[in-house]
Amino acid sequence: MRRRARTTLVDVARLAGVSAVTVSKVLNGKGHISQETQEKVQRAAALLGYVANTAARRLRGGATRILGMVVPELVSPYFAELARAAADAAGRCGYDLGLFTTSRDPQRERERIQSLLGGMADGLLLVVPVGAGEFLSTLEQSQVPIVLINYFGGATHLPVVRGENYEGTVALLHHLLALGHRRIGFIGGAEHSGQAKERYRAYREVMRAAGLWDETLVQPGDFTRRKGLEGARALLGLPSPPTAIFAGSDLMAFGVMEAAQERGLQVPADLSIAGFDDSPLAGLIPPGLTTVAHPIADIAEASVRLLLEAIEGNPVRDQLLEFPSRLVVRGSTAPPKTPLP
Amino acid sequence: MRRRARTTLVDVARLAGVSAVTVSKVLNGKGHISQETQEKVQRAAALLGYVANTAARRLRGGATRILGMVVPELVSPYFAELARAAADAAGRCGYDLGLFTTSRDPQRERERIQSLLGGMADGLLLVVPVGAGEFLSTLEQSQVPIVLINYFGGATHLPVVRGENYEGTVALLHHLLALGHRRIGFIGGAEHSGQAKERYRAYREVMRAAGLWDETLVQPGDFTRRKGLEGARALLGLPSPPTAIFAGSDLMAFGVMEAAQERGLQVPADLSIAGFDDSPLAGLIPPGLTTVAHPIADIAEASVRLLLEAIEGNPVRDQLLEFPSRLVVRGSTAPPKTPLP
DNA sequence: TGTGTTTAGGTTATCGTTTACCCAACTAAA
DNA sequence: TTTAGTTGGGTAAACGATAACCTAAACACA
Repeated sequence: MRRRARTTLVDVARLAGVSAVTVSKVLNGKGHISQETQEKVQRAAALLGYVANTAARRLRGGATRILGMVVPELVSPYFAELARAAADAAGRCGYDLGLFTTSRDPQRERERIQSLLGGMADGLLLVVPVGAGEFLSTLEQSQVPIVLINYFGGATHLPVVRGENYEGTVALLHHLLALGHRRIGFIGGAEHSGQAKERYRAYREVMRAAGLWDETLVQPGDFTRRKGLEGARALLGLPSPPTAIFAGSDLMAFGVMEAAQERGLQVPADLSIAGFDDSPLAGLIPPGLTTVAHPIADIAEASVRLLLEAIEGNPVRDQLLEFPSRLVVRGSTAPPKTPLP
Repeated sequence: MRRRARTTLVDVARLAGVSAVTVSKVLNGKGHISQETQEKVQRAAALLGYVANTAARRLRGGATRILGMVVPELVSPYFAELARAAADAAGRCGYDLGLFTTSRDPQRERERIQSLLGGMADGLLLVVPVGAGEFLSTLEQSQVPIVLINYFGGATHLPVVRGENYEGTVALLHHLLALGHRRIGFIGGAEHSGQAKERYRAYREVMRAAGLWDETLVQPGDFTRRKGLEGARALLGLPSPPTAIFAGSDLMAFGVMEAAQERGLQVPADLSIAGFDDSPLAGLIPPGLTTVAHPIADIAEASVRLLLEAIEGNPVRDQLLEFPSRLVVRGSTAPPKTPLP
């Protein structure tokens, strides 16, 4: 039951009665080949179902028309949407997108990226944690073009495309403050996420500026629904619980809703809840989640565009594209029951 | 601003003062190399940050420790979870998972799979549509091991791992019938999805057997929320609308909920709703969605296990692993208001 | 007629890694 | 002491595609 060896250029060449190089030229539209020979080769290739070997092509220095993308995970709608949008944008330009999720282990993650690098992809879209500073300087020297997405870490010459987080969070908190909330709880995002850090920074500064800072109102999180549930339980169990909770992601906000339900609290009457991401279900879950939206499609599109430009010979350095975020007010936020003091 | 060429085996060999082959042997733990030389090589490799070139390794016939996975899309929680579970399972065995989404164009899709095949992955997990029959027979002859996931099409010798759909749907419909529903609407899944076909088959047979078949109660769908909304609008606009709607996926069921809200219908009092998938939010959206669950983690785990066995030299043929589905009853289904005739 | 240019297609070398094979030296058994 | 096996390491070849180069022939133009 031996498996048939894959058809190669040589097989096609033999069938068409020409050399392998001629086949390569015909299939890539290079060099000068007569109409007649071209047709002969095309027929032979089609007959044998020839498809070029990606590894060989890449090794020789050629293009694979594959872009690699590395994301932390896929279950979060944010990354799923980002990946979908990037795959769409790449597809429109005739490229495929290969998606890899990062493992928890940063050491292994770096090896993986190194291995993807020059391994098979013509370029890389990376969603990396903030702590990757010195690693990035290694990447800068790579032969393979790279674009960083949503990177908020320190200096790098690599191009960065990201959604704005700070201003969006400020807008959201001002919305809650304007409604009359004074005790606003916060559940943070994943530890090494630059976006989570930005959201926390905005929360801390707004609350300090308003003279409402209270460290007991801050809970750690990780963007998952479970952590949202746990954080909200802790916050609602406080002697003086918050009247509003801002969760660093929609998924966590859904967890907060669950915690509210557990305690028999009405949303938004007894507790206002806000998230971040404007995931597809934010508008669907009653009473609708107030949140902040990123133009994910624009971010993905711009990243792919920048990457393709670099691949096609126009490398960009020190470029930063930041897309604005947008406050989306829905039914989960309302004035607190207890009147203002 | 020339980019530094990537470090190769030869660079490491030169630094360590040995031949390239010796370096390869040390790094792969093959052959007999003295402790002393091993350490010298390891040090040199670490110093230069050497990472093997995937393309070259693959070309020579070696393993890349990458599994390729092809899914129709990633926005649906079902595929996102499946991909996550597969990536986890692969990771535990020291493999990486590269994820590709299929384009709408079947011609291009085949070329892509062919190109992945032998291009870079040691094995392939494919979620393919039913209409791929003759294409699969081509794949059977490939050198690269392949496992099909959720394939319900015709004969193939490739191993198949899938979740059960027919019995689960039957159980769900019997639940609705037992509650007293007689007019049960159906919104189908994506056109070429084998799972969608199975669910429809079960619906048709159960309804026929119960003498309740009515073609006007069937709406086309595609697994998206939007189609669920549209299908439900059509069904609820009928002269004699259904008292329950079974949507072929949870996302579509969420769309049905939206349609119910639009018409001011209470769920489940005025309309019972059921889905399929048991997505993470099914339990979260009030009043909780009655649905059917697949053991996604088991499916992914089994697929990876089968694939790795084949990669490691124990190819399986004609194997079919089918995992049972499970009815999950939540608050969205209840007896109809109108008493039984 | 001689010179330059375009067309058509073949030859050779190369990318980086690994497998197959070889040789030399040392060790253990007969 | 001879034989057989093990250890340590090197050489050559191969995987498949392609870029650079080369050879002819055909053609245009002076």
